[in-house]
Amino acid sequence: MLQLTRDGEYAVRAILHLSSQPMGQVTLVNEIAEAQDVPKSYLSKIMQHLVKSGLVKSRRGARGGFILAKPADQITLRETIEAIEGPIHLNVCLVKKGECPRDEVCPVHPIWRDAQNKLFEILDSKNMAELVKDSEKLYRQMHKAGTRKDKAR
Amino acid sequence: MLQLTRDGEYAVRAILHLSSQPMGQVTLVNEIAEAQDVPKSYLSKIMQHLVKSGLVKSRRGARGGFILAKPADQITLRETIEAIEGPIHLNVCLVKKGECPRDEVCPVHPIWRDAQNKLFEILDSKNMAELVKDSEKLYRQMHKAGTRKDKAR
DNA sequence: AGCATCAGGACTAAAATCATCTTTATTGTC
DNA sequence: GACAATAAAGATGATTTTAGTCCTGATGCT
Repeated sequence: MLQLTRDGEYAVRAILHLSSQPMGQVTLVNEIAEAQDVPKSYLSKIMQHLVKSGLVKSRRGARGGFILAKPADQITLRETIEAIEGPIHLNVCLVKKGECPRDEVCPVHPIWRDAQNKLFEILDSKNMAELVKDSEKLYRQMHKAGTRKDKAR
Repeated sequence: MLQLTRDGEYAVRAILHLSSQPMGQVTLVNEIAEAQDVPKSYLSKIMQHLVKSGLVKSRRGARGGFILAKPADQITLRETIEAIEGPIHLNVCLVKKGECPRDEVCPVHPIWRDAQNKLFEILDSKNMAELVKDSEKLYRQMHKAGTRKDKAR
């Protein structure tokens, strides 16, 4: 449907949450699920997937949890989404050359390629560390706006 | 899956085909289906949908068929796709304000908005008449390349 | 040993996808 | 003006994906 799945969205939230944690801190699924509004049992499957794809490491048992496999400033949205959903292809014809037998004469093909490249560019434009900073900024702004609501005119 | 559906792709092919026809010419589903490599009975439902959304007009009975409801240079890819799939929303959070309760503090929200605007820009950048011209150009180039293959160096 | 926590599979309901088959409406022809 | 030819419109269906839940097992701390 040309729309990010819940899996992708939840993965992004989880990675973002882990990125906001202090270095070396492992985090429980439960904590991520509650903080990020994701069904716990569903998230746990997504976390497993993220571990398999190498973006996250896990530790079992008491004092276990999840932790990023590399620094937050080396992870992008695109990477996170593709870890869960597989490579992004806006149209089947972009999967691989020759996937669409008409692509040599299809005037729409270059448009999709263009659109996809732009999407990649945007999804790669900020890393998770930067997004966490953005989030903190947004939070501070919201808080400020809230306490000063009475001053609005 | 963040990918255009077959419905969308087939609709684009159909509109492109109709756009390549002489003004005032009605075209049979059968002809479109064969020329554009789309299952006939499937395409016929997509054509119905396109009629309902007002992009195409139909005439039944003998000598019936389909015809664009407006000139090809006033139709874009985005319009065609949205006629079939409904409005494009790259992420649920873009459906409407407040759809995602977290969007006020979500640092990813502006990224998706950005990506979606860029996609709209690209899908609106060429109209169907221009795409038909592109297609003819591509066809000529391919043909030329074919006949002069021996001259390549 | 016992508890906390992740791993993995089985299961499910609902929706989307990708199609085919049947019915209904229109029109040209006789 | 009846009727057959033609084509749209609608009904139906199989398969896959989505979006979850739940339970059992494995593993590591304390």
